[in-house]
Amino acid sequence: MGKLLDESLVTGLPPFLGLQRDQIRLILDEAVSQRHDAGANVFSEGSPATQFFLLLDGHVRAQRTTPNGDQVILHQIPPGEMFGIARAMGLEAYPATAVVVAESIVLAWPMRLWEPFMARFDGFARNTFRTVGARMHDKNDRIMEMATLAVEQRISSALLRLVNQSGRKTPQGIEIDFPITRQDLSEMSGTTLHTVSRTLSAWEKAGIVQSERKKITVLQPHRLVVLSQPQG
DNA sequence: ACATTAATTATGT
DNA sequence: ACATAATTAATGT
Repeated sequence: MGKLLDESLVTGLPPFLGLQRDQIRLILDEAVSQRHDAGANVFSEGSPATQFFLLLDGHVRAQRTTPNGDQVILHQIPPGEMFGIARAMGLEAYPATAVVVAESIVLAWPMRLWEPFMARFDGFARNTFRTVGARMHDKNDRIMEMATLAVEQRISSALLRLVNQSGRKTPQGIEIDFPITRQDLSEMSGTTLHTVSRTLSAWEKAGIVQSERKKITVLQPHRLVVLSQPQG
């Protein structure tokens, strides 16, 4: 691990678009790569934000635990995204826990490089604003959904978000390309795993989705879109 | 309209 | 065999 990172790992990724080759080289020379097994925490809620990260491969999610022990999934992180960027929000500690969902490869930088990177590499800075902006937009949508939509609409919205973010085309439809349980979906849509189970069963009978353990394939996305709307 | 409780079954190591 | 996931029905708010 560590030193021998190839530029090709990273050249196509948003944070590095518009950067010169030698700039990418400089950035990569400061990074260390880490492998994490599913179930591991890359960092934990409340601990000092000493590093920021780029997910190269696998899947990570940001989640928080409420005082009563309930978990809430705040954000899904697909490959190519930066995470643990607490400094971008002026925070000294990570606001959430980063849980590895599928075995992952990440690049990590010491947080002391955050300001220098932002100042020196405008592509990096632009992407950070874009990432933060996109997440804010996403959160706005979710607040609206939680406040106004019925459960079936929230579940379909959550599932559609995953399709757009982490969908992989298969012969039959679009599969969520990381392991996902009913419990997970319930934590994303503010309901219970039972309701998610019942809902998915109904959708499966209707031919909208197809699912196995920890795996969901959407066969007819357009019907989900209809279900995610208040009228349908 | 949805959560909770509980019992039952399926699936992966 | 054991733990984790998923289903299903009954009951509660």
